[in-house]
Amino acid sequence: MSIATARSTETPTLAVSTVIFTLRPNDSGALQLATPLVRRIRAPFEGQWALPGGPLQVNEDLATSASHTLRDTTGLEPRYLEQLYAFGSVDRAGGASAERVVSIVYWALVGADEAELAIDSENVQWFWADELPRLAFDHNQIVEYALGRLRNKLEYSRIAHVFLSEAFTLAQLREVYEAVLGRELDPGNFRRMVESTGTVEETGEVLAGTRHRPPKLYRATIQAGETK
Amino acid sequence: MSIATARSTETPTLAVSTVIFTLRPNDSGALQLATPLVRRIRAPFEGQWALPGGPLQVNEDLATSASHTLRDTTGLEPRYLEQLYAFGSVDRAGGASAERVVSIVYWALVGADEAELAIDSENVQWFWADELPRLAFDHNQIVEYALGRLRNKLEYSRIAHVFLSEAFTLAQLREVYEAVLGRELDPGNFRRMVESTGTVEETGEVLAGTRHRPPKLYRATIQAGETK
DNA sequence: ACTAGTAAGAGTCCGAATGACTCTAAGTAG
DNA sequence: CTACTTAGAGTCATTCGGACTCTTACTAGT
Repeated sequence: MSIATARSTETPTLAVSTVIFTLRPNDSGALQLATPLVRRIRAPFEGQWALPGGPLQVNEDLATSASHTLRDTTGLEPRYLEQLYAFGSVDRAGGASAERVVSIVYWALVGADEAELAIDSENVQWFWADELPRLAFDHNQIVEYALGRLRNKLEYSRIAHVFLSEAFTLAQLREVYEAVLGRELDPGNFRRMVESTGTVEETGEVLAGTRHRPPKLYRATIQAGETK
Repeated sequence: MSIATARSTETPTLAVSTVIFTLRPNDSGALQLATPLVRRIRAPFEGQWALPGGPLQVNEDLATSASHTLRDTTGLEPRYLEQLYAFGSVDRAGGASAERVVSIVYWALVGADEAELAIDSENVQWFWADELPRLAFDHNQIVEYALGRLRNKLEYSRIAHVFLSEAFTLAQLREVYEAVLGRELDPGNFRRMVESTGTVEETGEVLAGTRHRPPKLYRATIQAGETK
């Protein structure tokens, strides 16, 4: 029983885009979530900021296509990449002539160190995740959705360390949690939680150069791979 | 612009399919998860069982397209529908000539009563979710993934009642949990959990016809809507 | 009509997890 | 040498969930 006969089967454009988060210190020195956006160079929404992305490439997995496009447009190579959602509503605010676009959106995390290396040009810029301008399409909602997933994932999975470098102190790891969750955490309870879950192990080193008791350095224990 | 003619390789077919679960009593009378499958009538995987689905229709939201196709192929109109994942790997086991397909997969729940009304023909049949045959594409893995999501969602969200009719006893609700989670639950603790979360309210009626103390009937309190 | 059996429904006990808090140790800046 | 700061260990109270007991309200069978 072929139902689709009467209907038009015009194939919609398939795009893959990515919400990327990193943590960088703001003016007051506290860590804050930042995300890179690219300026659109063609209609619709020409000139407005949008999530980095592009059309799905042939012979590329969805995830591969996401990271591929990401590298081309922003220079970033995220350590963590996970599919977020597929958006494909027809009533986008692109006007009557807007072509149908189905976007498969990923979300990614990059370390602050890698974020420094990325392109920061006229058409690619970093924004604070909670102070975004009005974005193209429904990208504002998509970023909000991704933020929720990040906060949620932080609590049951252990991904905070991807924001940090190889070795870190528990205070630094706690700063990451505080920045993402948006609230302060008790240092003692945080230590207890981290140590009980066995997600980090001591490197044996301590961090020198502080003006107080030197804290131990930790590294993340090897975790299972990602994507899907 | 019609892309399909010029560069058909760059525009993969976009399909929307759905994993549907319901609960029905098995031979020993216990509730068990069942899912409807349709037999493929064309290559690739002709003759094999697969998830119900079809090409994305123009001018239809993804979710609308999912429930639309579902009604056409199986006669089911699920009470709960949520996007699961977008699958689009290129190395499907379809042979060298397999066309590129990107599937946006939803998962849905239907009540046992509605499931009865659905088509159950030569080419549409119900299977126990844990005893599936070898399915087309990577649909076996997709069902497994959906099962995990269902179990997970049951614990933090309150969706168990969509399997039941309007009024139900706590024992019936507990049976749903037990069937989905695959383990027995303590009746007392289950009652405490349900009553503390305020997801149900008494109807004032009791269920007659039991051969013991008649249990109270409950209904689900109004919850927030779904999809996305 | 009485007894045995069954499940509803209320309640107790205990251990694990978590938030709030205190206290000591180990370093640096002056 | 002193004052200050944070690391890191530890305490206390509350909450939550699993395992369990006990009573109550009904039906089936003699």
